[in-house]
Amino acid sequence: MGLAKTDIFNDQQNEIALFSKVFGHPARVAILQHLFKIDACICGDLVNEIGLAQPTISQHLKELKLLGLIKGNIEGTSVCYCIHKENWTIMKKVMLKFLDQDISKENCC
Amino acid sequence: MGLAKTDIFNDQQNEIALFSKVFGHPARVAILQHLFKIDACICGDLVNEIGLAQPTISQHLKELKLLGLIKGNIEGTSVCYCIHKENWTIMKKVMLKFLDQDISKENCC
DNA sequence: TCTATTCATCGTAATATTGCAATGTATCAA
DNA sequence: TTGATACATTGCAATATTACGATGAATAGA
Repeated sequence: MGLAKTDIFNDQQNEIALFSKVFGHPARVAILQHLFKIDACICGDLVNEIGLAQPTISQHLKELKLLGLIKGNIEGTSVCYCIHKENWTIMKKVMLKFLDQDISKENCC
Repeated sequence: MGLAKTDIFNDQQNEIALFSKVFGHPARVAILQHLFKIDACICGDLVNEIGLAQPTISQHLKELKLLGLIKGNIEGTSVCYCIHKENWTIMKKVMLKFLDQDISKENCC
């Protein structure tokens, strides 16, 4: 099948899964970390920074943009990418709520 | 290819990707949320709780156990599952470091 | 022992993901 | 206009993921 049965889960669960899925590839993690490190729009460079071919990077950027985690502003022949800070904060809230669930101290098994 | 080139990324990036990947399916998110809600070992039940067939749930549980996020203790004919709290805390630290990167206030584009 | 129950594993079909060569599109500079 | 540059898109091959029926292994109770 290869197709997740999203209809039997609630919106929050599907949202967490969607965000997580995009972080589920080291190249996308590396791209985001680089954008954070620069903390500015970066034009080009990503292909040299990460060791993957240009179409591959372009595809990963597309997925990040689709989820709204990065912005891409066209500037002449190049495109400047940066973190979409508002959306990143929103995503963070969703993920933190999931990761930070209350755990009682005592172990059960 | 379908194969991520993990060798060109560092350990931290690959670790974040691995954890994220396991959260990248709503069924596994739902399983974890249920285990947190119960906050105890739960024997069986997960198949009824989540709306997927038994082999499918078993497969998802296997992946969660493989990453160390849950424990499975055999108890007679059934198996009791619960969150592996120590490992969850470790995972949380890794993910928080990634999600909580410092963002300057000013926008760049 | 026999049977029911619970869960894991195997095998398989359908679909998704990853990566890149080839190509397309848009802009700038000469 | 022409060529160069930067990036997106297309098409395809290799592999991964998801889901489940069928089956296997282990245990409890009759």
